[in-house]
Amino acid sequence: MTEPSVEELRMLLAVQARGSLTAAAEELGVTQQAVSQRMRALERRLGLALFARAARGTTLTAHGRLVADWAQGVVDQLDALSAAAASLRADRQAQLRVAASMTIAEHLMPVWMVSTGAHAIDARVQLTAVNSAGAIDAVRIGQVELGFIETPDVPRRLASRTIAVDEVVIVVAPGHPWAKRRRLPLATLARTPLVMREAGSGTRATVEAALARADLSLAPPAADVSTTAAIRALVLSGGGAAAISALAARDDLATGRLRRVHVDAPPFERPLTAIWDGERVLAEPARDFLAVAQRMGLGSGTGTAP
Amino acid sequence: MTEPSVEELRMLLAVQARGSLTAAAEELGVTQQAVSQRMRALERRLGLALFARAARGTTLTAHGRLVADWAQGVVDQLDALSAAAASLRADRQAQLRVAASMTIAEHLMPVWMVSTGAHAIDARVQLTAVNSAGAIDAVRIGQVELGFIETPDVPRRLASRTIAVDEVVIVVAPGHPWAKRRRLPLATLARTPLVMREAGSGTRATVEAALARADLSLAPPAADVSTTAAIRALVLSGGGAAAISALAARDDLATGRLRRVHVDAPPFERPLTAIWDGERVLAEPARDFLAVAQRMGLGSGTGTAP
DNA sequence: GGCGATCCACAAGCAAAGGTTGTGGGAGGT
DNA sequence: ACCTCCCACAACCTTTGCTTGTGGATCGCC
Repeated sequence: MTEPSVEELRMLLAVQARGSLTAAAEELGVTQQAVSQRMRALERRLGLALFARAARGTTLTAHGRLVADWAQGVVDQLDALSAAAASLRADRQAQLRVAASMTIAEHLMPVWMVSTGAHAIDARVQLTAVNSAGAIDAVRIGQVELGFIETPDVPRRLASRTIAVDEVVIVVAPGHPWAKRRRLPLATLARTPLVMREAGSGTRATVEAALARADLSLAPPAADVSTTAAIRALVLSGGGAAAISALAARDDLATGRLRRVHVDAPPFERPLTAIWDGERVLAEPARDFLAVAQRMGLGSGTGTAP
Repeated sequence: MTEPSVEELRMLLAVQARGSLTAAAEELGVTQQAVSQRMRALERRLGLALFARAARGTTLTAHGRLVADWAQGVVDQLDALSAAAASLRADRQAQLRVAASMTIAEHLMPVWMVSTGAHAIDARVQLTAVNSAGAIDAVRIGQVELGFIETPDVPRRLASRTIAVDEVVIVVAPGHPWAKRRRLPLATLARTPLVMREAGSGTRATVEAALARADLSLAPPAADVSTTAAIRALVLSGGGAAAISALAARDDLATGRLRRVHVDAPPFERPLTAIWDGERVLAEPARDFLAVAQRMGLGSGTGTAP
């Protein structure tokens, strides 16, 4: 059975919003017949009666409303991808250039971009994904107006504001022995090789700093990997425990693919900080964007607002 | 500019996982040329260089990895939709029939379905979405083996187990005056008409019960609406404040479309409870499914584990 | 340095999915 | 009973995406 396409999901949502196939067709800029055809095909594919068709219009059945709500999640994700990808594209003269560390670019920028789009901040944002050091440099040389870093050391000469506090969490596959433990001693963690991102990424530094505060040092990592997908694959295939950003783990924890291990120690926290050139006045688009970032922080999920 | 299709995103993920266009093509059951063509089209559409093509294979650029991680979110959502929709389809003799209240069916079943799929519980689940009373009846008459309800009254004769605690939250649009307030007095809430789901849905009962404990009663609702989309539309268009499940609000809070208002009172909580016929022994698939539900609870996001 | 293997890209042909125009039928409101 | 609005059926057509066939580049190995 083939899966529903995003166009079909968008059509479904349009029908729900407008209350008839004809109105939905108008909204989407196609003919009524096209909508009728496609929605019928969607029902056939899913094997569900989604629509209650009547002379006054078409409403959704209970099943239809369920599917529509799930569809909303899909299109929201896709819209976030589109918005974020657009901000990565450099072929357009942007009114605001931003350099963000990987974690922030990956997990927060999509949300921020959708938000700026929705609230019509009059700025086209151009995003560059770098590491924290790169973001600092980019701000220093004036290549970007705004930077976002995930290391605690706030460089001199640059103005900064902490946006949120990220947490590095320990995750394992559901079958892993640690998955059942309520609290893992810090010493046990210290002597266990972990899967984590490459050295530069700040994740390791955060864990090492936390261990150092308890006079412990970190075992050599089990693996240095450079992509979230690789970490996921490793951990899921029984590759042991991984230390990753709570932001990166969030979806996998929500869907049960990964389990969080609570370590018997203070949280491994690190600030997410916005930086800019303190000797210049921040332009309008930058100020607006900073406000959005500050307001939304990590979103509702994990972590702690400042 | 047209948006990327899910097929393209799946292809991108396959290339990332396998390390070459050729290998990805094999995995997807198409020719290498098809992948090459489509990925080139994807790059053109997004205006980004996603791939580093070499004689040894193709890896993703930094941009490519970012887009791939975002793409993972999209396909995960779509897979959840597919799995949940499959469980709604009744045309297949299911080994486990479940009746769930709307909130649970809408927000938790997709996650649970994906999880049972992944962990290969050998049960095809057939889901019926009803209200809490309907779920109780369905279990009583033996129409389903397992029910999930969101009301505190645990009926006699039925065995039950609390899966998680859901919370009803008050949300407003970002521009609403309440959005800025740190704590809203309960009395203010009580005399403000709220947007909420229709009477049967349990949401109103939960709020009313909480107010009753403070000797307050609820103002007549501003509107009774039956779909999440309608609530969202109302609130966003300045329609005031809404009372909805934290599960339903979660994504909108995360993306900043809605803002939560913290009420100066204990949380409006209600248990999410699994029920089954206490006089029968629970069959294997039902026990397994119950274990999944119990283990995952609300996922990582909102609410409190039992 | 030549040779084979591997991987990716270009080009032409083809099948299918999706959209359009044209038309018919049913249910409400007047 | 009529008009209006909305949805479905049918034939045609355009576009999209896949296939087969082929060429060119890079790496590893003798």
